[in-house]
Amino acid sequence: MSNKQTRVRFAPSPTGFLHVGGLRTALFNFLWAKKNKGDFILRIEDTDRAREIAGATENIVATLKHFKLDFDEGPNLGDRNQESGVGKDKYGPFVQSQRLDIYNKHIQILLDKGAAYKCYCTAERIDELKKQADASKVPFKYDKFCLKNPDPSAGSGSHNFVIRQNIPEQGTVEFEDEVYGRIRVENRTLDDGVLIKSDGWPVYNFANVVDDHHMAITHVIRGEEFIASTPKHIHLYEAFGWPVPKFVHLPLLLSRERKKLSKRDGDVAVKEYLDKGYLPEALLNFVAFLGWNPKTEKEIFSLDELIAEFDLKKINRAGAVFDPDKLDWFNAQYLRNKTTAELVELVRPYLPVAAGEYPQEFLAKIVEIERERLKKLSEIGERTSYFFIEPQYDGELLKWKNASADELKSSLTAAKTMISNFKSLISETEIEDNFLKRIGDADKGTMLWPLRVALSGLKASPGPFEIIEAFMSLPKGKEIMAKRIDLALEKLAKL
RNA sequence: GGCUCCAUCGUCUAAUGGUUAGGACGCCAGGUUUUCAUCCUGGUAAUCGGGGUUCGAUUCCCCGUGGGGCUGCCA
Repeated sequence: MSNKQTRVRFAPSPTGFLHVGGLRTALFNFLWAKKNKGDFILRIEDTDRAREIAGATENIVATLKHFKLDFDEGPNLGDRNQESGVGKDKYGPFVQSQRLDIYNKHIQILLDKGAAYKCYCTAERIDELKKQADASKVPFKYDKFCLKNPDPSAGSGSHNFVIRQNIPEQGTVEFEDEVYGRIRVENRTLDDGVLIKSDGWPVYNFANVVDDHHMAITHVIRGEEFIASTPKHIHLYEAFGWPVPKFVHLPLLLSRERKKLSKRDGDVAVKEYLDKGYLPEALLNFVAFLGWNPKTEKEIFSLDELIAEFDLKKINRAGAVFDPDKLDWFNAQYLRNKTTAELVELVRPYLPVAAGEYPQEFLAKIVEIERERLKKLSEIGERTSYFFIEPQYDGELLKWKNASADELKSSLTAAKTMISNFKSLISETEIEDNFLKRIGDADKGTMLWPLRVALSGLKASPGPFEIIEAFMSLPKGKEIMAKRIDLALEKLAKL
């Protein structure tokens, strides 16, 4: 039994829709929390007011909820489960813009200790410094001018200054990353970065440390891009005299070009995938396998199974390319395991017509036909439009190998007669039996190919028996089929 | 440029100081079949390079090369 409750946080900034990288980070945090019966906390890092996008927080919260990555503590948006918000008073609020007083109090501590200092340098002076550094090919570092020459206007209450972190010029910082192992950096390579902006708001590097400490975070699980700033965070923890949490940096999610996945790559918003008809379970399963692997050959994992299997030690170090083909495969797997009723509901918004006008039975048949062929829900529309709308096609398509037009016509006519004699609710097997009996030793294609084309108008489609079965569940199904066969006969006559 | 991280099929990855380097996705071929999909069978394809250590290295070490991240009053 651990003597300390595991507490992790997912800390996105509300600058847009949750993207797949964020989803993976959230998932890993969630898994680790649940694995250890600890708490998963959502914290909104909204200290950059310029980049904030209205509604982004709501989107993040709604998306996490959709994926069942329920947080135990987080921003209070009204409909949260209060019972699970234990400790909220103790640790919250969970939105940084509501914690400004906390940051103010703590920056003063740093100022008093000399671990931070006010800087009155103008942007022009900083630019000049950077230009010089560039010209002489040395890395830019703020020269601590304001530390050495405190400005006489200090304390005037004006906010035309920033507060910088006073990083020692000698020595090294090091930490043990749970994934990457020991990382050691020399202090002289670290810049005296800004902690408090001239508008009085903290930057990430500062707020992050203060919050992680006050929220009693035990494991900081975040993307690898933060490794470089971790040494600065350590200096801050040490300046405050606070214990340092464990760091767990996750390998980056990469685009096809092997660059950090970003909005520029398009298709990174989780919402986009959901809209296209990827199932949350599939997305989660897929993303779980990016940078992590249970070391067995099993690939399909429910959220509960992921919790059971998850282990920090199994996280990889190399970046992982996001492969849409593999996502499609995962999604197809999950689609197949849905019940017919579930699938009908899932597919409803993607049908080409108002599905409410059609009997449930008919929709169920269609969904059964498509379940093995679907990669994502959004495909259902174009795949099944012929069920709802009379298909347009070239009569040439009716031709089968070297069967003559007369042969095709007579087989279509025969098919039409057979269908007209079918009783409603006839099964696919029965339909097939009837046809096979009728065809006998003759070539099946001569009968079945033109029939299938007549009904679907497609070069490639499900088999005619399945299509007929579906139509037979429609009150006017027989009429529709008869009409389509007549149309095909007309087309054949014109060839 | 500086700091730092990484390196097994195209992609996600497994494995070991000794294996025919395994699986999955994709792709290709064959089978089933009225077309498509499914399904079945088979196939293609990888240890970045060079040095060490060792009886033996893909695995451990070093150097190189390549790639990524950071280098913001973004997170």
